[in-house]
Amino acid sequence: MNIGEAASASGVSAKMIRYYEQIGLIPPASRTDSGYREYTDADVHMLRFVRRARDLGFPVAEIDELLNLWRDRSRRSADVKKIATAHIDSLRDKIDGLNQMVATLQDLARRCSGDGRPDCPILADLEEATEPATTGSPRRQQRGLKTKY
Amino acid sequence: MNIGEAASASGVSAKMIRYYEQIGLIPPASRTDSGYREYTDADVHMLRFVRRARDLGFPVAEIDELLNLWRDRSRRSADVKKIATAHIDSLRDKIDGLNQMVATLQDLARRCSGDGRPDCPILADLEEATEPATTGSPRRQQRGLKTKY
DNA sequence: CTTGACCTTCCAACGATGGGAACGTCTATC
DNA sequence: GATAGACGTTCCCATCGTTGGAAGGTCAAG
Repeated sequence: MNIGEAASASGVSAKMIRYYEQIGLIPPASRTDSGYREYTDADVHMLRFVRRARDLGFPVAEIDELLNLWRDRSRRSADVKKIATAHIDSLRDKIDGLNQMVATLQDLARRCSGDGRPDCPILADLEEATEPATTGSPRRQQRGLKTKY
Repeated sequence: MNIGEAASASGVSAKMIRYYEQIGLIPPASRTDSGYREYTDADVHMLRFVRRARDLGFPVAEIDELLNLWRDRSRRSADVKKIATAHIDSLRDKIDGLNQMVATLQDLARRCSGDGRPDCPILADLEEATEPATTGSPRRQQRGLKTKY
């Protein structure tokens, strides 16, 4: 099957399949005479493995290790588990950081009247040290950024 | 003061100060005759605002809005609060996604013996549909990726 | 044989940050 | 005043995973 079929069968976009091949996460696909990549059911199987691992937040480098273990019939499940638990830890770290942000923001938002008045604990917090007004000559700021987000 | 001093006073690296100027988040600094950027205490104050907002996870586009509100003495705190709560929501979405990953992974890891045996529910899950072995001729995979992560 | 849907490669962008090269400037010491 | 070294400047590149597009070749159906 060609890359488009493999893509829809695996849930990995054709773009990403080429990318994964390029960085060496998956082996180079064989080619037809005209240069089209060809995929087998086993390839799709592997791509779905990759997809699922990405959905679970594994970075590509770890997926590479997982793939190697997957292919290794004499693997030790301990090795797999080690990768997984390390990943869990890094997810937890990320979550902790985000929770910290939410906690702070929620406290600030709760204390913000959220009406027509300008006073706002959120801005006050961002300002932090509450320095007494401005010194020096402030420059004017144009509206909007120069690049779009 | 020059960019290095402003950087250490604000906690924003010189690199990032130049970047923020380039994308228009902060106004262009005035220059000395020799081309060095000059910063006032008010500029440092603004940079600290940006820094704190980044620490709270606000994307640059939202910091731009927050800065405009900060400068606007006739702002409505409701507008500030709206940005903050929207950001809280997006953080929550991210956290939910990560928690989902952790939950799944933790369940899989719990069920993984983590010893010398090859059987592993983690790999089984990644494989998902548990198709009966491979069809076709699998290609061999070289060890390691072509790019480093 | 044309049309349209696919494939190919290459290049760029995203968001925020860091690293470094090549080159100019400031300051302290000799 | 010369020189060293700590700073500044601009410009380009890399990250990480993914998407988009351009320019061109291929395939299958009408």
